Amino acid sequence: MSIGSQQTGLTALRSSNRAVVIQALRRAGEVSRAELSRSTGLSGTTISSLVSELSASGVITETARDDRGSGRTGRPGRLIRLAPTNELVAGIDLAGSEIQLAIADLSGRICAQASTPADIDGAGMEALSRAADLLDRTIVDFDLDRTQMRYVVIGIAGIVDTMDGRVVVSDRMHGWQDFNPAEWFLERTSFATRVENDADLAALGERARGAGRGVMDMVFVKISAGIGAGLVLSGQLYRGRHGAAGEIGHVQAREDGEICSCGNRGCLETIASVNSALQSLRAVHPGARTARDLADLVESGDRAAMRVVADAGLAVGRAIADLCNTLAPEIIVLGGEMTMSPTPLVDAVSSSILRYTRPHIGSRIKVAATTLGTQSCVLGAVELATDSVSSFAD
Amino acid sequence: MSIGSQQTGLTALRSSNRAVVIQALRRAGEVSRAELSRSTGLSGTTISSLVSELSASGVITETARDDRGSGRTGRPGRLIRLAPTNELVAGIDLAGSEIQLAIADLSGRICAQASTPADIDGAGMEALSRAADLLDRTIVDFDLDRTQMRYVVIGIAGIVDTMDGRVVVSDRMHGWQDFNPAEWFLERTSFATRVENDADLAALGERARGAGRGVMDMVFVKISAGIGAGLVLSGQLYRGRHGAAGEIGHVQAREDGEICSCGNRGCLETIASVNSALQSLRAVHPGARTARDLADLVESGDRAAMRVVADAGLAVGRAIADLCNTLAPEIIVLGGEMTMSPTPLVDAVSSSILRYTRPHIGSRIKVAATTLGTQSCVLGAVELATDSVSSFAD
DNA sequence: CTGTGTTTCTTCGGGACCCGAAGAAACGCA
DNA sequence: TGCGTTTCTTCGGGTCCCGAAGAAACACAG
Repeated sequence: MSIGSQQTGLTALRSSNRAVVIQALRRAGEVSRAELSRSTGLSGTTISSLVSELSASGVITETARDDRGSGRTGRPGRLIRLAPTNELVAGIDLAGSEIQLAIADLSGRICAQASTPADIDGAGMEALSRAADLLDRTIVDFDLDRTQMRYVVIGIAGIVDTMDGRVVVSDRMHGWQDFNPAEWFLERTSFATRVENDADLAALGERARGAGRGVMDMVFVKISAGIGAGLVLSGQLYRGRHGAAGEIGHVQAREDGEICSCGNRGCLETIASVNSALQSLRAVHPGARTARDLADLVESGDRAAMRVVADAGLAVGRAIADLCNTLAPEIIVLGGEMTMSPTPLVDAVSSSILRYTRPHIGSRIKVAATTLGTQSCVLGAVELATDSVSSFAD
Repeated sequence: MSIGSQQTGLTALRSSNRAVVIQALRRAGEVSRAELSRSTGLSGTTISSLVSELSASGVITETARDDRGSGRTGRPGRLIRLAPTNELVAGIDLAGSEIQLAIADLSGRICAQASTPADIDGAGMEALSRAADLLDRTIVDFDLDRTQMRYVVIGIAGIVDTMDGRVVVSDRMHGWQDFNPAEWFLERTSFATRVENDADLAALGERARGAGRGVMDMVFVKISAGIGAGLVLSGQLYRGRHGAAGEIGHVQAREDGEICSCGNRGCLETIASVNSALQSLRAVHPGARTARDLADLVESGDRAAMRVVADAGLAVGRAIADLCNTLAPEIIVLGGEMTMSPTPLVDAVSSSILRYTRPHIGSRIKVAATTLGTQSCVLGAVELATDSVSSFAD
């Protein structure tokens, strides 16, 4: 219930309340006006007024009489929900081993999902172009109206400056330094676009629909080819100066470790990423190539594979422990390809956190694996897109 | 310009705007209505109305005609400022080698300052009691009205649960586990009281009046007997779950270091605190007892002393580097007794940060020494007290 | 000294907003 | 069928912010 700092006055208050109602509806799904009044604290009168206004503009619909079983006395309410509007938003995950796409309407309903292989490591432009193709194609395939697309959010493996949308650094997309992918995507597709760090988006996704629902302070750690973190602090995504927060992969984990691509020595990524885990594993299983291979071996009870996962978890937990000491979050959510073997990973991270934090801190921090799997980033992108569009609120 | 989430409606909007005006006045000191209107975005009409209301209730006063030189055409404005109200707040620093006290009125003017030795390490109740005595005495000495005291904020070296005000843990105040000092202080003095972590308060102080003015993301690191951090993220104090954020002193800095009081090994505190620095120094200068001794030696160009400070700075910088990777703040402000030798400390911390972070991150982070010296905590406490009281705003 | 332009601040009226009270509607239950 | 209960709308009142217009105070030019 905060008023945008530029606006002021009565109409701003109205917008603010409108946003509150929409937020409440997104959380609840389907509620009566009376419940809405109770959950927002606004009077029934105001809710009625807002609802009829929003209903007239097509943002919400009145579905049916409330059938919440029987036994409840009193007149049943009429249920309200966000209308399956024509307006669309899209989320794209450009950071994984395949390009993922999800299209949703403003009510949060996913209308379409698609993906395409992304065996184009380092070729950023190629990936971006393929993503645009995929988006175009999917819109046609699912018979959606192209003119209704309002906003696209793209997640990439790299740091994106929050201010000007430029890529500050990306290990994966070579030559993207100072490049503005959002601008390029806008020109290519004509869609308003925003680019964010993939781990940041995944954090948003997990908080909205995954393991971090309702949590105020949470750290999401993605362990895939690289390692990155997304921070939700005081209920909001924390990006840091120039969006550079969460670069946990380059915390030094071993004084005398290998040289990392970043120029330092012993970065966490050189020890605990999926790539380095597979490299270790190949000493015993020369055929192990993918995260899937590793997970299969773990599932079959292979000791070496389990050890590799545990080692990665211990190293990550060691780094996270420092983070826990400093931030004291409520929960750590683990994601990325390494979570194909969730149990040993979570156990290892937990024990490491307990070992390296003060007891009163470590014992209060939950550790959990993603519940959205490889979709946390796309879904987070969709979430952010929906939010951005409906906070302009007409 | 955010509305408190419990209230709603027109009066909430009014309160919100009132708070905006008060905040603007606190920042600006003395401005005309017209300037106020421009800086807040509220219309001149509204400003006029708010000003006359606040003026009637005695919160602000109209001082004089605007004498901002000449050469300016047009009717001069009438200057407004926060009235040197009778209402008082107090800040107390219980974490240092002496107990410090500052009393201010709601306009932010410091009315009285005092301090008393605190050579009572570990005796928490004794310290708290002495602080109450000091407060009582100072009120009398400066001829202040005891009944006008509205709020007291106390900083202690320990973690305070934000919710219930209880001490979660304090290395310094033995037996304070689960104790609620604010309650005790209220009963002893009859003043509404709040207890916070000292580094958190110091961070607020530096941000309001010190090296971090106007900064949105800042990390304050206090290096004294212990080491602690205070985090200001997105412009607001970040406390973490149960207020446990900022426990940087117990990040493991050396795998095979000494056992720390917290039960782990090689904590930063065992390496870089003033106590451990002095211990190292005594190998060469057996007489060195206090931070002052160390600083004097550094000033006289003593190599061993400079080395000790540099070593501490390097270790702290090493730990901060991980924090920079994760949070990407704008500035690191160093405080505590170790900053009696600011230059070698800042240099060491800087070089360590540059060494252990990725270049695009480390090179953008400023490192600075406190500009408030040993007063950052008290002044931060006063700041928080003033804020808390005037946001209730009558 | 007198106009003119400029800036500041107040007054007045209009419009927007939220809320409480009262009433109509829909349901369960006796 | 009547009563209690809950939901939702309507109506009137009060509060709030804003734009326009006007009064006031000053610099400056003639």
